Amino acid sequence: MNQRQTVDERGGAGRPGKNGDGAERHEEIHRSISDAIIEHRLRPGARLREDALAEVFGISRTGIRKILQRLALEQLVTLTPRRGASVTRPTADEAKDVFDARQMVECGLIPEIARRITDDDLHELRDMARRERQALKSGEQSTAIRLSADFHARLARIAGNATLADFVERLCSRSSLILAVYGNPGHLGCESHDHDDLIVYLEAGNGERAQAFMGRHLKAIEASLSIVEEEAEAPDLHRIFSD
Amino acid sequence: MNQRQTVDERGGAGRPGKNGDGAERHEEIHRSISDAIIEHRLRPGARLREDALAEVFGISRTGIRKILQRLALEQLVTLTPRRGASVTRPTADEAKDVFDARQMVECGLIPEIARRITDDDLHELRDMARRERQALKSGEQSTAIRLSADFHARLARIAGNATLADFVERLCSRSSLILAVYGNPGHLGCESHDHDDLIVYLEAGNGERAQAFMGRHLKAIEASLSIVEEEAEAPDLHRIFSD
DNA sequence: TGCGCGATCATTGTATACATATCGGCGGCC
DNA sequence: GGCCGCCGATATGTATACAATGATCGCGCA
Repeated sequence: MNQRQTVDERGGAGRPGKNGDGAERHEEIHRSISDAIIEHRLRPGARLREDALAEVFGISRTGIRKILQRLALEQLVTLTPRRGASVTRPTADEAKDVFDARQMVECGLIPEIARRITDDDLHELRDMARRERQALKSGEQSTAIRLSADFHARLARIAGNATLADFVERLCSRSSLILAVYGNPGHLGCESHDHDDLIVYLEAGNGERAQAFMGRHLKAIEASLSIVEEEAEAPDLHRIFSD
Repeated sequence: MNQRQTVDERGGAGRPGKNGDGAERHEEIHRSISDAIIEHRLRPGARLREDALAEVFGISRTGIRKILQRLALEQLVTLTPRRGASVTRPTADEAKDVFDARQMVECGLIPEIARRITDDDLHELRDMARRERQALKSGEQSTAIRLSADFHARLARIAGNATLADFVERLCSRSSLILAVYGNPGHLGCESHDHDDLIVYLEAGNGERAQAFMGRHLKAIEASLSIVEEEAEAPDLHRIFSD
C-alpha cells in the first residue's frame, strides 16, 4: 500500500462507491456456505461441487474456488487434489486438539473478559443466550448450534484481542463440525442454561468462578461426545485378518 | 509462454508420475514468498504484483492469486481490493495482540512440552539454537530471524496439539513482521542465549521454571520494540494544527 | 505558473476455454 | 463366471482473454 502520498484530498470521507461490492458478494456467499456447515445442513463428508455451487450462487467457478480455498484454510472443508471439496470430517485427534485449545484460550481469556465486560455486552450476551434457549425449545437445532458458537465467539471478543478472538471463532466453528460427527443426537453441545449461569458470574465480576465454570462447561461438552475412531477409510486389513 | 505442448493423446498411459507436482510447486512458492517476508527480504508495505510474481515463478497469475490469498489469510500480506497485494504492515494494536496471544499460548503449552519432550526433540532444538547463534554471529540477520521463529514453532509442536502448534507458527510469522516494523536494528528479537537457557530448563524437566522463563523471554522481546503509532496514513490534521 | 480535468495506462477482477486426472461401466479374455 | 483393462463421463487444475477500475501524467485555462 502507499504509506505516504496524497490521500486523495477530494472530499476525504466521500468514498465514491461501495468499491467492494464484488467482494461483499463473496463475503456473503462465504457466510452462506459457512453457516450451512456450522448448522449441520451440510453434513461432514458432503461433497461440494464447484459447478453446482457456481450455479446456485450465480457466479463463475473462479469465485467459488476462492471461497472454497478460504473455507479450506479455516478447516471447514477439505480440498482433495483432483477430487474436489467436501465438508471436513474431523478426526478424533483433531477433536481432542480443538477442545484442548478451547480450554486453554477461552478459559485464559475469562479474567480479561471479566475486567472489561460492559453493560451493553451483558445485554447482548443475555439476548443471545435467550435466543439459543428459545431455539432449543422449539426444536430448531441448527439455529441453536450456530447461536451457541456465536455466543462463545462473541464472549471471546470482549477481551479486546482480535487475534485470539478470531482463533476462538474458528475453534467454535470446528467444534460444530465435531458435534456433527461425534455428538449424540438430543444432547447437543452446551447445556441450555450453562451460558446464562456464566453470564451471572461475569455480571457479578467473579472472574475466578466464571473461569472455573467455563472450564467445566467445555469439559462437559467434550465428555458428551462419543469419540470413537470410525476407521471408515483404509481399514487395516492386516490387523483385521491377522489371525 | 511455458505452454506445455504435450501430445493431446489423453489415453497415453505413459505419463511420468507428475501427478502432484502442481500442488507441490505451489507449496514451494508459498514457502519462498513466506520466507522472504519472514526474513525481511520483503519489507512491510512492499507491493507484490501478480504479474511480476507470476513471471518470477514461471506460473500463471491464477496460481499466484491462490497463493496470495493464502498468505492473506495468514495475515502476512494484505489484499486491498483493486489495489493488489502488499506485505502487511502490522499496527501497534495488532502487535500487542500477537504478543499477548503468544504469552498465553506458548506459556500455556510449556507444561505439556516439558512432559512430552524427548531426547530427539532436545537434540533438534539444540541444533536450531546453535544455528541461530551462528547466524547471528556471522551477521546473517535474515537467517537468524527465521530460525528464531522456527525454534518457537518447533517447540510448540512438541506439545502434540496440531491446532495450537499451527496457531503458534502463525503468531511467530507475524512476530517477524512486527519486528521488521517496530524492532530496533541491532537488537533483534530473541537474545542469543535465551533459547539455550530454555532448553536447559526443559532438559532438567523443570516445567515451571521453563514456563516462567518463556514468559520473561516473550516480555523481553515485546519490551524491546519501539511501538509508536506511526500514524502514517490519515494523519490527524485537526490535532496537529489545533493550536 | 499553478490547478483542475481528461485521456491513457497499468493492474486487478471475472469468466471462459482447454488440458488432465479420477471414477464408474462395459466388454473381452482367462 | 469373474477379473482386468479400456473408455467415456465428470470434475478439477491451469492458462488466457476480456472488462472494469484506480493511478499517472499531460494539457489547457485562469
